[in-house]
Amino acid sequence: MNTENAKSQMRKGMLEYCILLLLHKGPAYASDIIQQLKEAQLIVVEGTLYPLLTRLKNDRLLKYEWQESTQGPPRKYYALTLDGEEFLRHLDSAWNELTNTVSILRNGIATEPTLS
Amino acid sequence: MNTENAKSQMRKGMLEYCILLLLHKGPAYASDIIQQLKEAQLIVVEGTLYPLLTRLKNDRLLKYEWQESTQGPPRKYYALTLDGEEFLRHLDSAWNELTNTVSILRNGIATEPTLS
DNA sequence: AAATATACTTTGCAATACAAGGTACTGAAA
DNA sequence: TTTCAGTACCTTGTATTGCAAAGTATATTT
Repeated sequence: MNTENAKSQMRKGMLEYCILLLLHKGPAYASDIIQQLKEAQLIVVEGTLYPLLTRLKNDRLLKYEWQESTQGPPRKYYALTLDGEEFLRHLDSAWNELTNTVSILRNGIATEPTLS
Repeated sequence: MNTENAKSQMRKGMLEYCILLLLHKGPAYASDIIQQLKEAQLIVVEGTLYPLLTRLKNDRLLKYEWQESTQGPPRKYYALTLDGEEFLRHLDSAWNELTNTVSILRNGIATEPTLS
């Protein structure tokens, strides 16, 4: 059992939430998303992201538009659909419940959340 | 895409953390754990818990002792090993990073964490 | 003895993160 | 023109894990 695997498992499901959160602020294409997640301390690779974006699109939570780039091939800019916005609110609730659960279970643990 | 599945995915990995958090407070057997998790708003079923406990034991993060019950068959009381305590601290860090990531991405989202 | 309750276990399936490798388009250098 | 490098998108195979469902074993009650 290594820590990396545990962290990877922890991120399951969270990643979907994080991507919807990110796209809620505005459209972005894959490299954009990877970069912004990295700035939020979440490392994601292409092989994870592309299938996820495709799945969310097929589920009508995301839509995309092709847009030309001044440097390189055209890009798929993804954005939330109305269904996606609604689904995001459900995930907000689920996230709140989870953090609530952890804070209940953490009682007695001497570990404060770090701020950096 | 249904919300239940998304929530289930979100819990992946979290569950391991929650169980270690819980056992950090003291030994417990399976039904205990399910009950305490339910009180912390996390529904878990036997088919999920038992294989997880076995895995954590095989990884030397948990140990157990048989203990007689006044009512029914004997129970396996699980407790953290020293390795388990150390691993829990790693998971604390991972959890802190995740909540930090989400709070960064949530900027601009008009959803406050609920307190109940 | 049979039935019920409690506790532990196993099997099979679906979902998903990830590594690794591949395709396609663009523009610049040789 | 051809070649190369950079950017962007996509696919395949694997391991892990939550869960439903069914099974096994022990103890108590009827």
